[in-house]
Amino acid sequence: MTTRPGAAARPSLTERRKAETEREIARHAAELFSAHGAAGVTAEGIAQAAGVSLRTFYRYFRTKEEAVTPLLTGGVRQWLAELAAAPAELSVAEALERAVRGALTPQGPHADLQAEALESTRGLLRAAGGDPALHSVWLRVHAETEEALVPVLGQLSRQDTDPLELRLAAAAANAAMRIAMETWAAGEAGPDDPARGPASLAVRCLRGLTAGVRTPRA
Amino acid sequence: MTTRPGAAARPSLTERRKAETEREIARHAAELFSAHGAAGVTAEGIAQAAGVSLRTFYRYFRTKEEAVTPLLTGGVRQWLAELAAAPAELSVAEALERAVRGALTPQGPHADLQAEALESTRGLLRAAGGDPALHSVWLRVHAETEEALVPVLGQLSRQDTDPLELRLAAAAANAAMRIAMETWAAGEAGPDDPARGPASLAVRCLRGLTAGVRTPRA
DNA sequence: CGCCTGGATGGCACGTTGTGTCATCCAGGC
DNA sequence: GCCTGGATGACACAACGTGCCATCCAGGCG
Repeated sequence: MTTRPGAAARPSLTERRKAETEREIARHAAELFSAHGAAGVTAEGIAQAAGVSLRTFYRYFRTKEEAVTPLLTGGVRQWLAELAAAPAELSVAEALERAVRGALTPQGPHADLQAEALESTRGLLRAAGGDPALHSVWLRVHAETEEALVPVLGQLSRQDTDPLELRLAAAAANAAMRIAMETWAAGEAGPDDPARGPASLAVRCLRGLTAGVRTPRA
Repeated sequence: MTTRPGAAARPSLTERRKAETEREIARHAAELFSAHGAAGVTAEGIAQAAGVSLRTFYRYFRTKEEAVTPLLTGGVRQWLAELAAAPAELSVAEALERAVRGALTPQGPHADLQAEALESTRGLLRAAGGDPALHSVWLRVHAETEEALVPVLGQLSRQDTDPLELRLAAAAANAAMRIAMETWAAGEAGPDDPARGPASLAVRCLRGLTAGVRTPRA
């Protein structure tokens, strides 16, 4: 709890260590899940690999499977951030496209980290196919994303937009993102493939929704 | 008890008993969850209320929370069934609307059962708000619905429809159904309210998606 | 510098979850 | 009546997740 006015210069040493251990746990959890399946890994195994006690593990994450959420939410956070910072003259659809490209295309100083996060996401999605509990984490992440998307879209839309319609738009945009990731994870393309990468797929999904949902004829 | 001659029971006695106990477990689970929250109920408690052993409980359901899935999937099953039986001359949007009305409007010989299922769904959704594990069940049910929706929509669409687009349409239709239920559960209207009932809301959601997602301007 | 306080951690105990295994019981067919 | 497959119950057990307390360390105070 920092009640400091102004931008905090540096998170205290303790804070940094906490963030570091959380990330460490998440990394090992994802690696173990991808290798042996979530059912084949114990919480104690993750804790040992991360160098913490079992008790500490459960102070960071409520369940064994949720340990991977930091890796899954990384791209989403950036997506929301870019979307919230979109210029006002863009249409909602354009803003969504740009933000998606920015969030799913490994670029900038953290390109390596982003590509790594995408790869581990793919590994987790594949492991989630055979593991209901792990799959639920994926669903939960997107449920929270959908919720977080509502006020952001509200900011980008006319102020008299029907709240229900706003929520539907959030669900649709989120579904596009989710399905793009799932489709990409099922394939072979690398995270920076210009044609079959996640960014390209996500844009296709967004356009498919805004154009094609009002399905033509029977 | 002796089987009644005449009124032919196609499924054997054993089969009927299994279906009965499953339903019994689900009913008691939903009731207990709605009353005390999922976290405040033990699997043993549900088993005792349903009159089975704990071991038997876990033969029917993999987890404590999944015990309520039969109640949540009831409406969905009917939705898919009606959709699959839609006349070919209807557009996809019209078919979706009709099927939704049929599935969410208590009617016919089982109107009471349907209304009861809707009510328990509402209770469960409210309990799920404060319980991640229970909420995950809701999400999982809809994830499976989305998957099941793909081939059904494929049947209603042109045969050269892009599979990705099909999947997006399934996700959108499913999201409309889900959000309608969540919105209804958060309100006060009864299950057969003609204006604010689930059926009416679902139709509004479907139309909002097919018309409004291609959101206009900022 | 030594003291103290708050927060993070580890160890332990415990109730609960979920599964493997075996014995029992009953419906349905010979 | 007998037999058999499937459903159930009882027990044991690993793993999950939490409450509780002792310990340790960063950072502020005299």
